[in-house]
Amino acid sequence: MVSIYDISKVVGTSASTVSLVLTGRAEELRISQAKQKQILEVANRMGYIPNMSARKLSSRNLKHMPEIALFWSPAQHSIFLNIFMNVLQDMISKEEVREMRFTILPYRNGELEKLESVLTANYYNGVLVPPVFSEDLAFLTKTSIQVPVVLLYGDIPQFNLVSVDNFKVGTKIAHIFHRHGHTSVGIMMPVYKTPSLTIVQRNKGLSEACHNLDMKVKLYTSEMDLPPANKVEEGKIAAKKMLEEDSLPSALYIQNDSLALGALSVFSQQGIRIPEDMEIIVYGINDSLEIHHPSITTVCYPTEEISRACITVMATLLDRPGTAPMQRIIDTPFVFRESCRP
Amino acid sequence: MVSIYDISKVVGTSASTVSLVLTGRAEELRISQAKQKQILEVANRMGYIPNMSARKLSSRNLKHMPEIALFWSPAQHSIFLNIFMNVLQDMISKEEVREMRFTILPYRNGELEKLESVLTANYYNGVLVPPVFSEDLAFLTKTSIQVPVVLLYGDIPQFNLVSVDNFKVGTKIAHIFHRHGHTSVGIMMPVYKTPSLTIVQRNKGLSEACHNLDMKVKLYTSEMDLPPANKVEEGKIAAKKMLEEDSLPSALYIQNDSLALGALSVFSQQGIRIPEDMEIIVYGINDSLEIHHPSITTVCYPTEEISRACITVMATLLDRPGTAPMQRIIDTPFVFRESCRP
DNA sequence: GTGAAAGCGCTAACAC
DNA sequence: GTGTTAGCGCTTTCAC
Repeated sequence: MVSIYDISKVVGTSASTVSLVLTGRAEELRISQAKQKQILEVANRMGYIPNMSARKLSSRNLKHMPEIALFWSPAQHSIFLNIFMNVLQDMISKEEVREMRFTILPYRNGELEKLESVLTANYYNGVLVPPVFSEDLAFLTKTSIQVPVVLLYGDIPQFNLVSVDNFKVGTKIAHIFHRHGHTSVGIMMPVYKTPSLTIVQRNKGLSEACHNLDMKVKLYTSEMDLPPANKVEEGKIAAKKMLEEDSLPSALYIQNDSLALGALSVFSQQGIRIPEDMEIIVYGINDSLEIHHPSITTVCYPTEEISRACITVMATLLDRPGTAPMQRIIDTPFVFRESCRP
Repeated sequence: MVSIYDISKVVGTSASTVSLVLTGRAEELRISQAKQKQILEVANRMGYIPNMSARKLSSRNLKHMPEIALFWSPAQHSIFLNIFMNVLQDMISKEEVREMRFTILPYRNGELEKLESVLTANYYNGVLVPPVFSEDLAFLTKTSIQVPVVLLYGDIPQFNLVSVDNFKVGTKIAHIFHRHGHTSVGIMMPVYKTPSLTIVQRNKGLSEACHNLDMKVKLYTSEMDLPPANKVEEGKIAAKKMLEEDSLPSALYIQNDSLALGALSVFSQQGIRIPEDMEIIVYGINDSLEIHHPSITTVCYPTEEISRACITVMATLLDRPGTAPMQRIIDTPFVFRESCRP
C-alpha cells in the first residue's frame, strides 16, 4: 500500500509536507501552490488511501473508542439493525454504557468462516453474532477468539448469550391452543434450504408440547424455495395447499409475518372465518397484522430488550476483560388480538 | 487509557510478555501459569481495552482496508441498511469494487454536528450521509472534510450525490392524475416537527404541477405527532379527518406506506370504493400494499440501485482521491396496480 | 521463559 | 515554507 512517505519520495519533499497538504492544512501553513498541486496529483495517481489506524494512533487528542464487529447476514430481520442502533444511541447519550462503535461485517449464512481472519486476528474489541446456522456455530466454537463474543443464539459455554427461549415460545403456543380445546394444530413455515435454528426450536417446542397434550401437528410450507422477497407469495401457496387437503387444522401457528400476510389473504378470499374456523398466532411484527380484519395475535422477538441486554453485556465485558461468560434470556411477549384470544 | 505498558509496570514484567498473554499465545511460548494469571487479573482490574488502531498498525500480515462512516438516524427506512449491506457484499464478492467496511454512526436528525469531531479529524476514509435535515445539510456545507463524502440528498457542490429526483416523482404523479381527469388531488403526509426534505420535494413537485394543470390540492395529516411506531394510527386519524370534510378528493397520494395502511383500513370500513371513488398512489414498499384488495399502486425509493451507485462512487473516490464530485440521479419506478392504473 | 528493541504510518512540535 | 524527529500502542523478532 502507498504511504505518504512513498508520495514524498516521488514529489521530492518530506513526509510531513505531504501530510499537511493531504489533511487540508496547507493554506494555514503556507505550503506553495505548486507543491500542493503536485502532491495532490501524485496522491491521486498512486491511489493513496490514508491508513486510519495510523492516523488515529498518532492523533493525540482522540479518545480511544472500542470498535465492535457486528456480523450481519441477509437473513436477519432488517428492523433489528435500526432498533439496535437507536437503543445504542440512547444508552450512550444517557451514559448508561461507555461509548462504542459498531462496524458491520456482512456474511452469508453458513459462510461465517470466510471472516475467520477478522476473528482470529482480533481486530475488533468485541464481536456480536446474530442467530447463525449450525455450521457457523460450529466454526465459532472451534475458533480461538480473544475478545468478548456475544451470541444472539446458541449455547456455547465460552461465549456470552443474549437470547429468547424459542423452545418455550412453542410450548406456550401449544398450551394456548390446548386450552381452547383444539385437537389439530398446523405450523406454517418458510421453505429454507437450511431452516434457521430459532425456527427449528420454536417448531420443536410446539410439536413436542402438542404431542404431550394429545394434539395432532401438521407442517405446511409452499415446498418451493422462492427468493426472500417473495415470502408473501410463499404464504399464499402454502395456504392454498393447505386448503386442498381433506381437513383443516382448527389452530394455526405461522412462523413469519410476510408468510402470514400471504396466507391470510388466501383465507379471506376462500371464506375461512378467523377465529371461528381457525385460530391463528403469528410470529412477527408487521403493522398490517394489527389492522387486519380480524386483528392477528402475535408473538415477537423482543428486539429492544435484546439490544439493550447485548449492549450492557458487551460494555461490561469491555470494561472487565476476562469476566466469565454471561447468559441473558429475555421473555418473548404475546400480543393477543382477535385471531386468538388468551 | 491503560496500555499493556501500564499493566507490565504493575505486574513487573515486560510489555511483550503482557502482549503475548493477552493475545492468547502464552501457552505456545510457555509463559509461566502464575504470570499469566497475574497479567489477566491486572488487565481485568485496570479495565484494559486493547487499542485496535495500534494492533492493526503493527500487524504485518493485515492488508489495509478503507473504513467508511455511515451516518444513521432513526428516521431512515430500516430496510435500507439491509439492502445496502447485501449489495455491498455482492459487489465485493464479485470484485466489482475494492473491499471496504462500514461503521455505523448513529445521530439524531438536526444533531449531526454532534459528530463534528469525527468529520473534521477525518478518522474515516469516507463518509456516507443519508437524507438529512436542512440544518444538518447546512452544518456539512460549512465543515471542512478531507475525505470523500457521498450524500443521499442535497445539492452541495463539493460533495458527491447519489439520489432520486423527488420533485419529478411529484410531477409524474400529478400528470397521471390529470390524465385520468381528476380536478382535486389530496396529499396525505405524516406530521413531522421538521418534515424530511425528500417529502417536501415530492409535495412541492406534485403541488406545483397540479397548479399548472388546474387541479386543486389539499394536504391531509393527523395533526398530532405520534411516536414513529404509530404511523399506522396516524394514517387512520388523517383518513377520518378527511372523511369528515364536505368533499373528498378523487385522487390521493400518500407519502408513506404505514400511513397508507391505516388510511386504507378506514376507507374500507367506510365503504369508500377504490379506485372508483378515489384513486390512490402510495410512496412505499410494504408487502401488504401488494396483497391489499384492491392492490395499491406504489412509487418507491430504488434502494438497490441507490446502494450500488453509492458504493461505486465511494470506491472510485477512494482509489482516486481528489477526483471531482459526481452526481448520480436514479430513476424512481412506479408499480401500477388496481388502485391507480397508468 | 522473558525482555529489549525495531518498526507499523502517521501527526505534531520544533528547528531551520 | 519545509524538513527533522519523537512518539502514538502494539506486535514481532531476536537475544539472552
